[in-house]
This record gives sequence, structure tokens and C-alpha cells, in this order.
Amino acid sequence: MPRKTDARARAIATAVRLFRIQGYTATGLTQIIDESGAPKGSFYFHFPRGKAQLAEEAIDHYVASRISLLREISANTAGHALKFVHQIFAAFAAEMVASDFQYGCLMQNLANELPALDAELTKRVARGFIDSTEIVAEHFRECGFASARASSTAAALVAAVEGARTIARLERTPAIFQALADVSVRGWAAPKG
Amino acid sequence: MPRKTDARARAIATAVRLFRIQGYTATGLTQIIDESGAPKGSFYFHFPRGKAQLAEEAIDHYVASRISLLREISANTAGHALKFVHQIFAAFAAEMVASDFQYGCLMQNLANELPALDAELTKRVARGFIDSTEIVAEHFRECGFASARASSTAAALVAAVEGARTIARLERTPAIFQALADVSVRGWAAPKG
DNA sequence: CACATTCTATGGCGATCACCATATTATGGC
DNA sequence: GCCATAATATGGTGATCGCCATAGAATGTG
Repeated sequence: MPRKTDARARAIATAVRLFRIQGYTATGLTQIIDESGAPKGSFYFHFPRGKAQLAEEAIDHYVASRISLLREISANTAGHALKFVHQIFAAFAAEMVASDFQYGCLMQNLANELPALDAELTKRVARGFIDSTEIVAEHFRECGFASARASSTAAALVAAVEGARTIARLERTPAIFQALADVSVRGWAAPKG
Repeated sequence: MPRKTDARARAIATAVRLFRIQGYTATGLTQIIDESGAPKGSFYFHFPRGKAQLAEEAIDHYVASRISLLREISANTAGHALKFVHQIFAAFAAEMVASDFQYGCLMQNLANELPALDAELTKRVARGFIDSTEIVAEHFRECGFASARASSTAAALVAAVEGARTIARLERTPAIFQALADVSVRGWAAPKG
């Protein structure tokens, strides 16, 4: 009994896209169904629990791709902490430029909208951050960082990236990523340049 | 012809609160009017341009209080870059703890929801970030930072704070602010602890 | 009191929301 | 061809959305 259509996958991909651009609440099922190109009638066949289930799968899909990106960068910069950091900034900056700054971070959007709406989905987003932060921390440990320091550095990096995506989207330039890269080489408030 | 009631001010304050908790789209005018305690009928008397105008004033109100907070911290740490940074982290962390992590940043929420909805309001949010970043940059300049470095450090700091608020809200602990404080004293990827 | 202004109340506009019951068609394995 | 399942189509549920027209009540100054 294999899947016979890709309607399901397309609905998830469209949900990811629209949630990133417009947010969760602002995106109606009608629009997702329309833009996913097909069947209005079968939505609740594929997603019996409705919008919440669609969001679950959208989160999982997004988190998986985010983690695989981080893993790839980590592999490309094995043993080099600074290179790793810079390549992360560069990758996220490049993604925003490529989309003309239309796309926000799905996890960040949901992190802001879901706490008042759905505790279960909120936990799933939180888990996504924990998991992707762990990838980063692992890289730092492999660079020789002590465990505690690797964890806090990873958390700080992930937070900085999220903030940068917010700012970059507003300013429509990747300048903030460059600013973070600069700061990362000399510390935040080092006495002299 | 003085103002006779505070219905207007209460509507704005309620809008700020709900936009921070639930976001812009998820917050209906009905709820704002109800929770602001009063008059349903006079909403379009006070805000002829409707929800967009209310959002404008909510943004202005929030930005003003944010800037005044930053000014206060700047005055309290004149000449000390690191103290300034740490006190900013501490202040935002404390605010989140005090609200039991229910409140997000109004500007961040709107930054994620408005680009697809209202270009004018989006510009206003962007302006709010520019203005509050400038306060931070000014402090760094007064610490002797070169102009360009002061600007990029300020931008990085603002971005990091925003990201930290997202993470802290999900994790329901201010740990991320501590992580950022730790990183700020030693640089992001310094070779050894 | 007169009277303009400020504010509040009511009811409904069309549109959209998430959701679902029902019926029909396409597609497997046998 | 048979038949269960997978998938699509249609139409409508009640609720809520932002918005607004109209009318009435409260409040200030002359």
C-alpha cells in the first residue's frame, strides 16, 4: 500500500514556506491547500488532526534540514572553531539573500506564536532548538572546548544567528551577519580594536 | 477640549501586551477591546485607521520604552563597555523572568509577521531597531571604540539579545543570557578557555 | 439652559477561519 | 472482474475576523 500521490508532501512543503513568510496564524489552510496546487477535499484525509498535525510535520521537516545543514558545515570545518562559526553565518546570510529576505526562520516564527496557542507544538519547536544546538556544541567539543564551554558557546551562537535573521529580514541586507563575524574574532567588548 | 477618558491609552497598552504574547494576527480587535476593559463602540473613534493605526502606536510606545531602558543602562555604565553589555543581558533576562517568560519582544513578533502584511508598519519596526541600536553604538563610541566598530558591535549585541529572547521564551530559563555573557568576555571562538 | 464636541452603544457588513460529513472516483492486490 | 483502500470532490457548519454606519449618551464651554 504505497503512497500514490505527492499531495501530502507538497502540503507540508507549502506550509513550511508560508509559515516562514507569513507566520502560523496568518496562514490559512485554504491558502496552503490552494498553493500546494491540489486537492481541497482530501486535506483531512492526509492530516486527520488538522492544522496542528500539519504544523508538526512542517516543524520536523524544517528541523531535519536545519540539522543536516549544520552537520555539513561541521564536517567541512572539522577542528576549526572560528571557521565553523563564520561558515554558519555565511550560510544563513546566503540563504536570506537568495530568497530576497522574504523567508524568516520557521522555528522562530512558531516560537513567537505558539506558546499562547499550543503547548505541544511549542515543545516540539523547543526540542528543535535543543537538537540543533547540540550539533553545534559537538563541533566545539571536537575542537577541544571543555564541555560546559562548548555548550554555552553553541547556545550563544544559535541565539545570535536567530537574532541576525530577524534583523537582516528587516534591513534587507546581510550586514548584520558580517557584524557578528567581526565580533566573533575579537570578543564582544575587548578593550581595544 | 482635553481627553476625558483613558480608553485610548489602555487600548494601546493592551495591544502591546497581546501582540507580545500572541502576535499581531492572532490578536483580534475584539480581544483587545474586551481586555482593555472598555468601550467597544468607540474604537474607530480613537483609531480611525483601525488595527494598523493601533499597531503604529503600539510600536512607538514599545520602542520609546526600550530606548529609555537602554539610555538608562548606558548612563549607569558610562565608559565601561563590558559592564554595559552585561547589564543589558541582565535587564532583558530579568524582564523575562518577571513575566514568567510569557512575553516576547513586540518588535521581533511584528518583524516576523508584518513583512507579508504591511510594508509601512514593517518600516516602522525596522526604524525602531535602527534607533535603539544607535543608542548602543553611541555608548561604545563613548568607550573609545572607533565608529565602525562601535556600530557593528552594537548591531551584533542587539541581534544577540533578540535571539536570546526567542530561546529563553522556549526554554523558560534565562540561561541563554548567561551563555552570551560568558562568550562576551572571551570572544566567540578563542583558541583556549 | 443651549449646543458642539467627545465618547459610547448596537448591529450587521462580507469575508475568512478551521473543521467535517458525505459522496464519488482512482488505485492497489487478488 | 472484485473489492477494500486510498484519494479527491463538494458543500456547508458555526465562529470569528476587521470594519463601519447609525444613533444615543456624556461632557465641556458659552
